[in-house]
Amino acid sequence: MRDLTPLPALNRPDGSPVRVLVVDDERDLTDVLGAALRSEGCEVRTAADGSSALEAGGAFRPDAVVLDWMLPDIDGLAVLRGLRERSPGVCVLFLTARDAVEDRIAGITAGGDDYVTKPFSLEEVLARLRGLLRRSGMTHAPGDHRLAFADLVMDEEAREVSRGGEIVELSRTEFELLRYLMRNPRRVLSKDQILQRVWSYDFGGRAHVVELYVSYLRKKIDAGRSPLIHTVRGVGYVLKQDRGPASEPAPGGEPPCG
Amino acid sequence: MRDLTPLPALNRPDGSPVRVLVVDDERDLTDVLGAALRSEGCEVRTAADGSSALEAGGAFRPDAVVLDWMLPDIDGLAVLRGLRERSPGVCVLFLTARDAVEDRIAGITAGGDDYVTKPFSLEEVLARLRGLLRRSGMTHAPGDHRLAFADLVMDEEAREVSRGGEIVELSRTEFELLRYLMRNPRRVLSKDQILQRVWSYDFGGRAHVVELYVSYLRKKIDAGRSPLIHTVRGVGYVLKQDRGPASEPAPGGEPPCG
DNA sequence: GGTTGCTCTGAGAACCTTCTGAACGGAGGG
DNA sequence: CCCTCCGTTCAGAAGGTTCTCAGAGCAACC
Repeated sequence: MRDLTPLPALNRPDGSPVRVLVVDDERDLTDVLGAALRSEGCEVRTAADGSSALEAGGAFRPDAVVLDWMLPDIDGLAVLRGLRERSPGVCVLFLTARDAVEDRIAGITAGGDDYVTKPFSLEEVLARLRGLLRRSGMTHAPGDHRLAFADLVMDEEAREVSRGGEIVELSRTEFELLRYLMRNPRRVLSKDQILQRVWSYDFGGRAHVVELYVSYLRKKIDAGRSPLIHTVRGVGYVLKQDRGPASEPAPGGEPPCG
Repeated sequence: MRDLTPLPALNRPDGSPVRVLVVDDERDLTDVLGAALRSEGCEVRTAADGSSALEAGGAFRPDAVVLDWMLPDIDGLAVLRGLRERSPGVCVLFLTARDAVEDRIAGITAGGDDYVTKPFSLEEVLARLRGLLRRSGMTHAPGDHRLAFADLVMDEEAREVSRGGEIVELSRTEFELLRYLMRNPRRVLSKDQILQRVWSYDFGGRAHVVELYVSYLRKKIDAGRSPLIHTVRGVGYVLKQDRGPASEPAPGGEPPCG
């Protein structure tokens, strides 16, 4: 039987939860990241500095670590080494400021790890983490980096989207918005929800941007075709097919009765 | 024999009650919310301020918390953290004033929690809570976000309603009214009852609106078909099928493919 | 340095929703 | 049978939501 979460990519194939350690000195950030990961089915521990991260790395034995590069006590590189000693196969996703990037991180991540620059969106972190776990063979079978709904197909790795076989060019934000929609097909998502997932956590703007980007997306994806993105007035937006009863087994949707 | 409550979505699959802690400094509100939740089969505790909420969070061990963001003593965020420390997996539904949304709430809720702005309707709070518990895997098996009565089907997540396979477009209020009816099939609901559940608690209008919305609903759902919404003169409205004795064992209608 | 593309803001129009008031018609009691 | 009450429906005002356009600011790239 399928779980409610249409694509529980952060669980192992056998359903057991992936263990993630989140390390950052900003409490708000670890709170939000932790909650988001838990809602994806992960088991989560948080740590505010390098030494407690290392401690948790030993006791908690995480499968993946989300690690701020700038910690109050220990240098990021040292934390990384310490974690690797304790659990050699662990995936690491770095969080860094935009400017402090290229030089060092690039070298580190060559080994298969990845990084995200602050400020990031939740979707971005989750997507990278999914990618890491997938590549390390922790989670899913190959081919799982493709999302599909009706004749709409998204290749997350290639960042390629097509509708009815025809390639559609999307900007970064459009892509992330669509990915969020495609990960939650047939489920109404409020503008606030979308804003919090797809836009960076420091974005001060209003929900109006979401409307704007939905309109962009519609122009590229729904134009002249049977629409997939629907407005639910006063509530939000849904990705769903136009006709047919609610029970129709839409691809990417869930089977009508298990 | 089935219980009166046709769809005890706020019970666990095994029938044991979900434990909910309601925190608000307005006594009227906790009373009403508490009563509504109990009538849904929950075990309820209430608290009027942050410190007693934290206390209850430890002793009562709730599965979900309905938490006012503005409390007299402790900051909402601090209460949240305290609760999370005591029970990491607890679902939280925030109550907030409409304007106070932006700041922190949105960020917090990105993790999987949810919020409702005051003034809210009871149905809205209950629906969100059901959604939270469902997504956290606390309550039901997948596919439970669908209500059915006769050939009338409602998908709560997609906010889609169909009668006899034909999709019906409903406004927000129409949808909530129908949901309330569908959650209480074959049971007469008074106009006052409906008003208190479906409309916001500060709504000053009269029961005439209910009549109006019932007529809207009939036009969309019953038009030209065997009627499902029936008037009980001097009392209220019922959702029931035209024929068949009252003793027929069809409470809640049957699931489309159960 | 110029070009290009992306992101976001603001304003306006079009649309939908909600609710009020009033007219109409049937049910049921006397 | 008539009268009264209750319920239904219509029409319209008021308000809110969403879509779209145009343009400014910014960054990346040539």
